[in-house]
Amino acid sequence: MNSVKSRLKEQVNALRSQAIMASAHKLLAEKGYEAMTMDDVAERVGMSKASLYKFFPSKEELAAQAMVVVLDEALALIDSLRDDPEVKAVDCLRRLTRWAMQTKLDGEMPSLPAQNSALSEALLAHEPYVDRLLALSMKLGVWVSQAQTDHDVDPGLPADFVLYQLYARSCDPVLGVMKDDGRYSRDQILDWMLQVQFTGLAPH
Amino acid sequence: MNSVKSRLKEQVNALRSQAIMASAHKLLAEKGYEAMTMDDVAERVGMSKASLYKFFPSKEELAAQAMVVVLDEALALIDSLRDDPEVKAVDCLRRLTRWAMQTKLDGEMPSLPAQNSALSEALLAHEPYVDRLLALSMKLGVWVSQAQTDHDVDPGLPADFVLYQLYARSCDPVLGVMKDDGRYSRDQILDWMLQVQFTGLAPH
DNA sequence: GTCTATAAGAGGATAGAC
DNA sequence: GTCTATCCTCTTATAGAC
Repeated sequence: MNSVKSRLKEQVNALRSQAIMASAHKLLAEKGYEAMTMDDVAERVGMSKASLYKFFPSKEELAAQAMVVVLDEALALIDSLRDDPEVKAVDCLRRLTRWAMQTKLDGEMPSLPAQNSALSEALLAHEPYVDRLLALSMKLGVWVSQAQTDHDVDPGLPADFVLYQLYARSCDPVLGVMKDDGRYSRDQILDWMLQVQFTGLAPH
Repeated sequence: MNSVKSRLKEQVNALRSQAIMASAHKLLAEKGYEAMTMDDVAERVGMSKASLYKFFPSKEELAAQAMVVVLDEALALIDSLRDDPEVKAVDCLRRLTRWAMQTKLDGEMPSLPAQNSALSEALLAHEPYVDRLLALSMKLGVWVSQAQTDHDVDPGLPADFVLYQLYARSCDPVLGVMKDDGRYSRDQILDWMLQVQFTGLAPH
């Protein structure tokens, strides 16, 4: 009897938690980590700031978990692409990069400060985050090597460098500027970005 | 007699001003606008924070003037390149992009928040900054058009998009990560970045 | 768990003495 | 112009009543 009540409570709390996460996720994408305040999150989710802290112990934890959500989506996409052995490695990289940039354009990619921040340290100490980041880099690394073997990516480039290039596209400021311009469709922007990434500004 | 004294004073103040500017410039490159505090600047330049405000009315003004310095350097480089009509437009773009990325790698490129910031508004209201930004875009726009006519840059890409791509390279996070890695020389990193920008990840 | 109220501290900017 | 000592606001986080 008591256990029925408590299970219900747990579910309600899980929903609360998810609602907070959703609001934070969106705000992190819209304003970025530093500009987002816990008051913003509280207001959007519709509860007091003190209550937020019953679910998430800190702003950093909120950001880390938002990144975990996105990284899990990326890992899921990777696994779905790996099921089809017909697709070339470079096309897998292309699709994942497109997905990341699309997420950014749709306002669903959290933007966190890269360096020189207290957050960076907290992230590196956050096991769930680090685990997923390593898993992602591992799997992408395999594709990069394969694409280089296939001569679809220049084998002269260090694999790390290629990986960083792909990660960097998901926070490329060009995306925001082109979107704000308003003259171009989302797909058109993505096509151009991918074209430049893989074949450069030069005609192909 | 009084005028001799006052001219000397002016020169001393000009030097003070430049010293402040130099410290701020370096800090803006190291930590970025948000992480840099006026206390940081005061400490590095070796004077009290209150004294800073006798020379610069606000943190925003400090950032705007730092950008003006960099933009002036870019404009000077452009004019020196324009003196040689032998050089193709795309090579001018390449050289300017290389200079910008090199400046970033050397820790001399101020990094300001791009969007969603009180600073953005202040910058757009800052005439010296806007003037130079427009002049820069104008001159680069000519090169971009010429490079497209020469078929060195894909004529199917909007000129604005190409311009944004070049601007974005000067704050590309890949630069910092590759530098921190420590295994690669500055010139090697720049070569790879330019290769990807103009001919893509694919072999050429 | 929810709230109101508040602590604690950072950081931009200024007052006022010299 | 230079300093020390503050002011003031914003923001993270918590105390304590219900």
